[in-house]
Amino acid sequence: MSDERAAANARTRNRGIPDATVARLPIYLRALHTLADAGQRTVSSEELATVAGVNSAKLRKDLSHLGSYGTRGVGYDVAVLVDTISQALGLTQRWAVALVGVGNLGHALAGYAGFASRGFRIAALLDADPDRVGERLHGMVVRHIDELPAVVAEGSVSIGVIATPANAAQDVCDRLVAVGVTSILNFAPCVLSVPDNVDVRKVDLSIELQILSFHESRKAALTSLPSALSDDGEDEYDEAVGP
Amino acid sequence: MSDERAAANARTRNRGIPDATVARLPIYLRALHTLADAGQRTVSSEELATVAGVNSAKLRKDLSHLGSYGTRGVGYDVAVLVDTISQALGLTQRWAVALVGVGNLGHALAGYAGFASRGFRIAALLDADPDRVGERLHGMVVRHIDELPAVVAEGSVSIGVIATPANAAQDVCDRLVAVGVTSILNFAPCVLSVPDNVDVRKVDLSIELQILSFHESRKAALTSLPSALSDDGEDEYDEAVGP
DNA sequence: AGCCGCTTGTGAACGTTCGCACAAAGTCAA
DNA sequence: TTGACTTTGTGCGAACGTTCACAAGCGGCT
Repeated sequence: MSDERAAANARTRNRGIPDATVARLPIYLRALHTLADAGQRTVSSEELATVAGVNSAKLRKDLSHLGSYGTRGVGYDVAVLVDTISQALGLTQRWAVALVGVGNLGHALAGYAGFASRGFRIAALLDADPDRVGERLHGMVVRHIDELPAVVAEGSVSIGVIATPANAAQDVCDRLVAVGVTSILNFAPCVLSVPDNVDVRKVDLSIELQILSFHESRKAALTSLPSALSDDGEDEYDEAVGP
Repeated sequence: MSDERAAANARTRNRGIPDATVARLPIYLRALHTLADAGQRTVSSEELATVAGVNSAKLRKDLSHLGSYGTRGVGYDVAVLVDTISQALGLTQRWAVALVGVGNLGHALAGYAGFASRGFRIAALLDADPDRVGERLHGMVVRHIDELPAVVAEGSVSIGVIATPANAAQDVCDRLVAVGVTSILNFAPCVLSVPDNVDVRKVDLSIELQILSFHESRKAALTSLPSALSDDGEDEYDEAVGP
């Protein structure tokens, strides 16, 4: 019964690295690559934090979670940090990815340079539409979704990307899970249900726009008021609670 | 000092919807549309929560923030809830969006149905590449980025979408800000710096994959161990509450 | 009318995340 | 070696987010 608590603890403790930190590591990694390309050898938490757009204390705490030690008085060695973060994220191996759905978005994803540059290899393009099967795309041939088991067996695929319409997404998801895929990136605008051992992350373009819409309409409401706030639109990150 | 409660109340009651809630409202909205299309008139928090993939208590608390009242013993009126959430998100007006960058991703975004269906209108497609200017795309003609001021003046654009390469993103961003755009959705893999009154949201495809990579390598490490965890990693959305 | 079962709305406990502030630990110059 | 200076790593309190649990309220059945 009390295992719920234990499970939650185990998750947090075992994993060691907090989710919020994991979500930021790729940002640091990109910033570090930029710095490395510019020839910079070491970087302070302050500088890296500025480039990455975060607070420097947060950055240092994040890095402390993965045991990477900088040098006090100097900063972090860029190359070492790149290695450490890559290791933590599991990017030292090349993951094989199966991309399902070769519509507009699928086309864009197939050609997205950011995948290859971070160690992801698109192992196969799949689609259910017979008209699309056989099409050449970025040096690969689109195969039929029924070939999924073969594809996975060939290339030890463990990550699937779903770029199908919403009504096909759950079916594709089930097929992916059935052949052993345990991580799924879902671009379809729907909620997927999966077994506990499968991770799903969702990217929804229209949701992001709707969130912007919220903030935008709030800004519009504020500017229409004569003098609600003082000199600035500073309103949500700071509440004027006296110390 | 004792105003803590009062301050929290004021913020909550006023219009201060927590960010985490705002981020979920679009999900509820989509689920509600699905239910409405299926002809359902009312919905309980339990049912809606299941469809949306969240905890029902969280759903109720979220909804309570926007003052929408359900009926105890019955649930929420689907139509009323759609209206209330749409209102809260500012989706009762049609926002005009300028899409900058008509590469692979830009093409996909221009054709993305999810925009129009939620009240967003793509007012213009823009690109810096003269070869792309003039191209017809989903019923629109690609215009040069230099026409941005005219575009904004024509259609009162207040939201910009950046789908350019990373090295062009900050420049495009500055131009957007200069002509009065106050909300930006950034698909370029870089951090944008903007004035305080401008909101930026970032969508980064490779970051999501890297986060999956982290969990995936974590899982791989676990399965190679003999018996680290018991039978299960009970995680998310399910209440193990006894009957 | 009165009771019963269902569902909402929310107080309270808990867990997570954030950012300040500072001691510890290093470099560099003389 | 010593001392001034820089930067890391972290303890701590506050803010935020999540979940439980239950009183309050509503509809329907008898």
